[in-house]
Amino acid sequence: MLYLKKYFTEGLIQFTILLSLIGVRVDVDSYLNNQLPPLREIILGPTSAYTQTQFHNLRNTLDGYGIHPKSVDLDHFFATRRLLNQVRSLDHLQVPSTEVSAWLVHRDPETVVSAAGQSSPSITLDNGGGLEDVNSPEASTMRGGSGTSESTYSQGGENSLGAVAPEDSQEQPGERDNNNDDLTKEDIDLIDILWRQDIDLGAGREVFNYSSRQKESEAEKRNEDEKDGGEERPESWRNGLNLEEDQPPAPVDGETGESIPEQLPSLGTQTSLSLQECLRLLEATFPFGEESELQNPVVTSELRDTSEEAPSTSQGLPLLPVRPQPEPQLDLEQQWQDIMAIMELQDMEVNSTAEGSLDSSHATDSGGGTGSSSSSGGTPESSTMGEFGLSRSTLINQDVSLHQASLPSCSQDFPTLFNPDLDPNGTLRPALLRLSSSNSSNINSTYGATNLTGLFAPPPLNSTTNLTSTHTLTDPFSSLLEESMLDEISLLDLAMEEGFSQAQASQLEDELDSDSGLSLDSSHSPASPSNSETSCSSAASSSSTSATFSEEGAVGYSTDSEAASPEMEEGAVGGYQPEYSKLCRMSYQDPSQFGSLPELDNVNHNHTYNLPLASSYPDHSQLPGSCGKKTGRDKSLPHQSKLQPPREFLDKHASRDERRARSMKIPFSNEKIINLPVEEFNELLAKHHLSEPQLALIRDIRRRGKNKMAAQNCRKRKLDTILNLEHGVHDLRRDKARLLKEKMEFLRSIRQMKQKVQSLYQEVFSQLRDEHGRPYSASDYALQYGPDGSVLVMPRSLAAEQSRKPDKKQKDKKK
DNA sequence: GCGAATTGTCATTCG
DNA sequence: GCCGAATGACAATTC
Repeated sequence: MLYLKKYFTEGLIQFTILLSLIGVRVDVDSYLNNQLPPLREIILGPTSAYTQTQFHNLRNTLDGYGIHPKSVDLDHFFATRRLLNQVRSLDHLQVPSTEVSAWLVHRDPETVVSAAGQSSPSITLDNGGGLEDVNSPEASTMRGGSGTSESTYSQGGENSLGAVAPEDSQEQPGERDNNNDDLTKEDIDLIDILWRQDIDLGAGREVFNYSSRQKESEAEKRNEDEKDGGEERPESWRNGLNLEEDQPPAPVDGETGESIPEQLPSLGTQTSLSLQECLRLLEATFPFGEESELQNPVVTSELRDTSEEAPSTSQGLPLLPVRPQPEPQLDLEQQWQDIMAIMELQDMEVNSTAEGSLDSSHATDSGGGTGSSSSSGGTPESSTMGEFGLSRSTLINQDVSLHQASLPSCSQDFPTLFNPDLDPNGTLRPALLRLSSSNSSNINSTYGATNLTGLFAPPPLNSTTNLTSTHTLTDPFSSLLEESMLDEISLLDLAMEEGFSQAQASQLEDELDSDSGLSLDSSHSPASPSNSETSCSSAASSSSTSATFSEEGAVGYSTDSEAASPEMEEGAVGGYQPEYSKLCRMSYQDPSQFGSLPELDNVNHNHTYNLPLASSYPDHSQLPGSCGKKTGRDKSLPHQSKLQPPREFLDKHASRDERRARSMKIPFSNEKIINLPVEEFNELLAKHHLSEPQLALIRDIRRRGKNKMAAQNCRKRKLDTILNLEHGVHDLRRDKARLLKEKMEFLRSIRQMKQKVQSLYQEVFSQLRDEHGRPYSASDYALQYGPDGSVLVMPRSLAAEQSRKPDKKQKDKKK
């Protein structure tokens, strides 16, 4: 079945071609639409074939209006198409394609050899040549006659496509080696079939490379043969047409050395047609890479050369190796990621690189003619033509890829844009507004080899590179950048005014991390006064230790000191020693002893109101060593000297109330007097028959004691409140510093992003080309970003008007 | 001896 | 009205 179909279609194609050659217009597309790509595309050759969208659309119609490639109105058709493309391109961001001419100029014989050997340009050339010949025999004759000097678009296209034109072959005689001999026709056919299947399935590029290599090798071989035989292109093309005759043997044509027919089995025996078809399919399948693949070797070599001389973004872009990219979109993503990663590192290099690229681009443009002499020779014009032709194919792919990457909706425009290239006159017709960002490889090179930082900067007026990138920022980005910078500056000023410079903020943060300068450990301070109270109360009531606080430490908070009361009573009764309370209290001032008491950690100073009163614990063993603090008035007491060492010592440190109570022979301790509940206290008083002075003293002691504890608690709460407030202030300051720091970081990131956008803008704009292939003036044109994500190239005046309108609207809204 | 800090006390208020 | 807590004010004490 496959063969039957193949032969059938091939026969039709051949027949159609023959008819077309003799001037009979036959539209086979209508018959072969479903099975084969439109014949028109085949006839149109590489140009149309390079368009991926065409591959999908199969019909290269102009808004439903189809035109036969050989129609007399072809010029009109192309003109109309070009105009339409221009109109369409207005609402799409088009990446200008880099010009291949530079590579041709710089390529070294070695590189050329490698390129020729690896790339599949020869195939393309065959196609292009065939097409052109078919379309305009005159052109073909011109080529043949002009030979090297004439660098028509077709030639350029062929060259650019990597096709090896006879002239090229002549120009570059020994460069191409034929690798084709190894493969038989069946193998090639099988490969081609598989390749086409893969294409339908989104074939990998490797297959294409392989076939392209074969084609290339064949083309090279043919070129060599041509060199030897001096055969003109028309002949070769005819040979291609007549390949069917050669197919059975499938050997290389003696004259042209074309083994091409063998390579195009799927389409049929037709060499040229099959080649074109293959190319078309390949191009459609590999919008990015086909051209680049073909040209990559040269490109890479060129890259090296150019990079050494002057790293130019423009050159770098085209040079980008597309081959390694199996999937364009994925590659783009990866490229973008890489770009983003690299951008920061290369930000500083953008300007210099842009200039270098500009220079190189100029060299390419001007020198391209000279350098391209090998391929097209002739004047710079012609070389440029050829360059365009070369770049065309690449450009198309590039456009597609780039377009897909950033502007999905624009994909359809590329085919249309591409058609102008097919102008039979051989003049290269770049799309009016085209973002020909070189091919994917270009992107790679741009981002990888060269700086991406230059992207989005408006291109220099007449240069494809970013000569004036730095100072010719487009309005949108420059304005944004300025605003951001101003904002940042203002923020910085504000921060400075507030005394929060970045360094200060960080310093403050460090300071805040540390403990407050207060003697009290803020970290241990209760969260709130209430907490402190609760902690105190809990501590007082929680354990026996709380009993030690019964007099002062637990002050007021502990109501359950009753457990200790019996002992206290006994102690008081058995021998009231007020000294102990004070002494023990002082002994508790030892921080080590309070370490286990969290609630006491808050107080590191000399305040004793939290300390337990030793009077409740007449543990004499604790007395001696630690008391010495109380002096002064206690020492002055005369009777203390009479006391024995413990009593004397205790008496020294006894409080006034304690001394009074002792002097008044109060039978119980002050602690009990103070801390006992009212009922118990009343009971206690009732148990003992006390005189009025004693009762009054006891009540005063209780009152003062309670008031003292209350005062201590009050002070403590007050202190805690202060500490909490201080802590809150610290927290707020730290938060402020952190926020300020984050703000700085955000501003910095915004600035970096704006720089990146600026560079991208410059890069894109620098690659824009008008219909004449000239770069747009950054002073006259600017990229305008639509709300829907589209990017348009429009005059600055118009862009300014549009930008004013929204502002007015906003103002109106505000009003 | 002075000043600051600490502590105790008083008076008052409030719940 | 009493009690206890809280608090301001003052004084005494300590360093």
